[in-house]
Amino acid sequence: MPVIERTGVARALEQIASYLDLKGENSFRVRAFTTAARTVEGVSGPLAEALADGSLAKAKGIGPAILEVITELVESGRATLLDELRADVPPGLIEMLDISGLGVAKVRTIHQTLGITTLAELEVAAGDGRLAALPRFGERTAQNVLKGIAFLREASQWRLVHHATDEATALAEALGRVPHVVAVHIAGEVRRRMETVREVIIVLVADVPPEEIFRHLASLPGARGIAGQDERRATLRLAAGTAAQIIVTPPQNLGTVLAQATGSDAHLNALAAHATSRGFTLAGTALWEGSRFVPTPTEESLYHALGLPWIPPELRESGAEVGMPVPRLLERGDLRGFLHCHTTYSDGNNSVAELAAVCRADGYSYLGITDHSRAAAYAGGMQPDDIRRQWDEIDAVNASNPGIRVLKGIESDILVDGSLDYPDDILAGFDFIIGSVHSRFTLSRDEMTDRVCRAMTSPYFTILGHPTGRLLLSREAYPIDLDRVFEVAAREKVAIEINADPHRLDLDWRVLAAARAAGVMISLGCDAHNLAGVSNMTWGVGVARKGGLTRDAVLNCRDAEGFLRFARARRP
DNA sequence: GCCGTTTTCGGCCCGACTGTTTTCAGTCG
Repeated sequence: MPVIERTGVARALEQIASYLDLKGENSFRVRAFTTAARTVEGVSGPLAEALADGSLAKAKGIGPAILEVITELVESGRATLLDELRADVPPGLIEMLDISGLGVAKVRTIHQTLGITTLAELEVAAGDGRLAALPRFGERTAQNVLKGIAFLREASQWRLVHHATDEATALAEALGRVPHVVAVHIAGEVRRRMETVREVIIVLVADVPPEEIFRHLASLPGARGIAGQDERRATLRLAAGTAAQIIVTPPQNLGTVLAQATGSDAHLNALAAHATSRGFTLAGTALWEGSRFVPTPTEESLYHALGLPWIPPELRESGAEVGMPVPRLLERGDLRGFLHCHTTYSDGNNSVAELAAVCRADGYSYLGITDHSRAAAYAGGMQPDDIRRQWDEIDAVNASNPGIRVLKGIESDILVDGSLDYPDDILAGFDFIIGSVHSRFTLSRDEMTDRVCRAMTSPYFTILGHPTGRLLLSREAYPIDLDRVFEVAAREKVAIEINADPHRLDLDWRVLAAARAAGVMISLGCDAHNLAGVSNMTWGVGVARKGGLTRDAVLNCRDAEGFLRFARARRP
């Protein structure tokens, strides 16, 4: 197991950028580290490989100085530059930058005039009036800071699913190499494919008593020691500052232990009640029928003993799923089209041809390119001239027999009045259009709902992108009446996106049933900005499965012609 | 710090909103 993988390296580079920024360093040097972080994040495959074969050294935005930092991080898990910066600038200031509304300038003012170095001190100052009294601060800023700190405190207990999954997978591999471990299963929220994860839980089958396994835990790579243990469970502290629960079971009740470790609590309660109604007792780590021990070596044997079909972990949430028929849930292989990605024409890192090659290798039969529109100036949104150049390029790629069909799309900003970002004669030239809100998040709920609903009435509108604008653990959704959005989308025959970027996962799986009941078609979009982003589809599929979606509910399970028919159906 | 040459250093993304002011600095996407 490598000491640190690309998300860890990217995070370290971002931190270096923040520290340099707070120190008042040249802003272009700061930006160099930020872009390098994004480049690293976009590397497909192991970072050590990209270092060894020289491809990282050749990547845009990676020069000799940053390459040296990355090499040090990959080889030792540390960076001298970062260590020096940490000694120089209080780390609490970096945390303050995550509060929406606080940037480098304001954090520096807070530090220099009030001598504040931690979030806790900042919270006190925001409460007692000292913060509001600073120049160009005010009562509203103080309130926002208090809200921001509360949000951060809550968010700090959670990790995004892709980080948690990386962590769980690496740990599971290491545990698989411990002597006498017979099988390793990832359980908990990661297995249920929750969008955020509080605790990594792993179940081990061993042919020796648990304490013999536990003796090896502290010496695993990335482990920082044991936080606590009983006769069958241990909590392992990890270098990343997180913890993982390790549960050891003999093989004869693996099924019950795995189900218990997977949760959710509501599902287990419903399962236990169902067991009781059938004369069983589901208690702790085993299933009993009266005083007879019922072996459950697999989860299937547990569910079947209770007269139930095996329930996929993604569906084990409210408890209402117990006793219901299990649908054949969407699988990654059902998706024919890859939608929503950005190229170098706006803020993506790769070309049309590069994305086409990766999507083809992933088994897609068509790919919809959707760069930003011109209102998204910060992201290099496309001017009409760029659009024509890109169309020519797409035509050329299609003419070169790439083994995949490339469609001309756009992610058009939904402007504040609900209009799209180009006149109809330009919109008409695209094969399909994703409409998204990227500005003016602070409208009232009614105004935002009107804005989005009005946009969907355009005959060129195909898919509503990331419908609530949330960024998991960092930004709340903007207020919007989703029921009304669903109603209008169904009426206008517009699809709504599940954005598969693990920072978004928007729509939320909890509202998918309502969307389907309203008659809304769902589209899975990756929002890829680089080649690694193509594999984010797995998180979107997780959301779709949690929402109980089957393949006929998903627009890009259709072939290219079927997809285009949907997109063209409302055009004049 | 990186890039792209004009092979040695100048240029690098910006428009609009927010909260503070009463003209604009700072933040955001």
